[in-house]
Amino acid sequence: MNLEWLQSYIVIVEEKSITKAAERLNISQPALSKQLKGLESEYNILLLNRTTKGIEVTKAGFHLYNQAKSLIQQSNLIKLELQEMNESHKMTIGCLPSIATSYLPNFNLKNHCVFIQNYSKALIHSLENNQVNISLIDNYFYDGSLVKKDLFSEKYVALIPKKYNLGQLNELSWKIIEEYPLILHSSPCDTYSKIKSHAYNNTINLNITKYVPFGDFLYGYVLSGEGMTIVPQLISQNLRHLDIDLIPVEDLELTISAVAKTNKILNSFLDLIQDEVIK
Amino acid sequence: MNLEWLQSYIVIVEEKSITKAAERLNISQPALSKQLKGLESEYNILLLNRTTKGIEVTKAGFHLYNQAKSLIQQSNLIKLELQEMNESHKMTIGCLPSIATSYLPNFNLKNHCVFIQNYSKALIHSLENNQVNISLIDNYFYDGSLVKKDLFSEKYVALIPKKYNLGQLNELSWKIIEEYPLILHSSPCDTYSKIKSHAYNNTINLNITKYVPFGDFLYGYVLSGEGMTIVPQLISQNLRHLDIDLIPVEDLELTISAVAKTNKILNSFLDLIQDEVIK
DNA sequence: AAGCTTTACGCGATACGTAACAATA
DNA sequence: TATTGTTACGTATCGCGTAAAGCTT
Repeated sequence: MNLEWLQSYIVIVEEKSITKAAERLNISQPALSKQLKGLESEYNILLLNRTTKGIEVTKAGFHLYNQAKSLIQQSNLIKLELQEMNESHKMTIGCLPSIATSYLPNFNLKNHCVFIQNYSKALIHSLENNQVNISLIDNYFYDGSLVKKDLFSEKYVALIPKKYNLGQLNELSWKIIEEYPLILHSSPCDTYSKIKSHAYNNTINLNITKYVPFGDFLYGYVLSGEGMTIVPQLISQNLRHLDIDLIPVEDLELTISAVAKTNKILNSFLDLIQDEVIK
Repeated sequence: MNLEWLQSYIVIVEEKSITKAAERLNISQPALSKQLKGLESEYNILLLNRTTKGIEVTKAGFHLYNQAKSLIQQSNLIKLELQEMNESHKMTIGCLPSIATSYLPNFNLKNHCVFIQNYSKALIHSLENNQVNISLIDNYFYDGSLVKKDLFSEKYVALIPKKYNLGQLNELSWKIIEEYPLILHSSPCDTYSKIKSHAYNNTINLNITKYVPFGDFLYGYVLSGEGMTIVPQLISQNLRHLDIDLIPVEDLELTISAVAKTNKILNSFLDLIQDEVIK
């Protein structure tokens, strides 16, 4: 039995589609289909009824889904516990891509693992599933069930084609943003959720012209002048060389917090980034 | 993660030897060594200290051993539960090799799985581990913690080289057995345990000249005249064509019992062999 | 035709077994 | 020298991705 197959199966059930699950898992759809077949022949029972518009979970399939989640969680816990027994006290840190590339490199974490996910809710989920010891999330998505310590706050920055001639502004108001085409990552995505929510709460009428999936080159669309986009400041730091204007956005902040299951784990992470700041 | 590797790891720890574990698992010793290396690199921690006279479990290794047992058990349980959800109510039946070849073929069990192990204690263990729903064991090894139903009893039969000229006897007394060389399977083995125990309790001095591992051709040694051996009557039925004498042994009986965790499972097995007797 | 899954097939990685090697008592 | 574990290497199987082919709506 292969635990990766069970993990894949869980994703299939949650996405209600083999195709979508394959995308999320970054494997081809036929490969995933065969994993599923493998599970069904392993257990000698039909798990999912395939329809032309996705899949339908059978009774046995639902049972396996629940049991598999528990099994995977237990397996992840074993791994984490063994890591903790390692003399290096290695931790697995879950974080957003931007944190991994722009913030974590400030610290010496070579004895630890970094686990990247695209949005905060997934990071909290990974913590609950014992896939990671600690997660660095956008405080906005914190739900109170874990211990937390805020690390830093920052503004969002708009990436704007030069041709819009907004480069001289110190801050971009939502009034102006309303007037230009806006390109966002497609959901689920922290920035997407926060912008949508902010617009809704302040009756701002956004002119969203394009949704770009993760991994696509969002900035390319901005460079080509198709519209502006909004990203956390941390990300914009690496984009200074691009021929676009970077302007902070009014009234929209981001606080990155470390969350964990216990204060002990949280503190050992805080010690880590306290002690090991490079400069 | 591969659950088979964890299962192998459990066997290594229990056998305290990679070589012995490889024999029990029927894979080559280097292959098992590599599985172990795979686990250690998966968890990035040393599990076993290798010495020239076996292995020595580290702290982390002991922790993994306990956790792995629980994980494997949970995984087996999932499999059994899914089997039960199958419309055929497929069961997995654990039994001794002799039962699988001589008794079970009397019933139509094609919708069920048969899981063969070499001795009753292992079968009870598999039941506790959820590897099987029901086990057919030698009643002698029943420890009272499971529900049980006796199925049949039989005598043991000695396989004797013709040259000993004992073919005319109706029953072989232990007095006579003492006088001849005896060949047994090496421990662990039900027959071995029972004969040793019977000899000890009745102050019989056996002249055991050879131990043959499972899988070796015990009967070959008898045919060549090196000594006699003793097997359950069920096994001896398939040996009538051999040029040896088959004589029942005095004072030694065997009762095969079905054991299960619950009466429900036990009864569904009993129904099965009630209904489906071929003749 | 569009959207989903399955089948076919070639390729690379993985895992096995055999054989040779190393280490220790 | 016997016992135990490791390394090396050839081979077979497994699992992936690409491409093409069913199925329903």
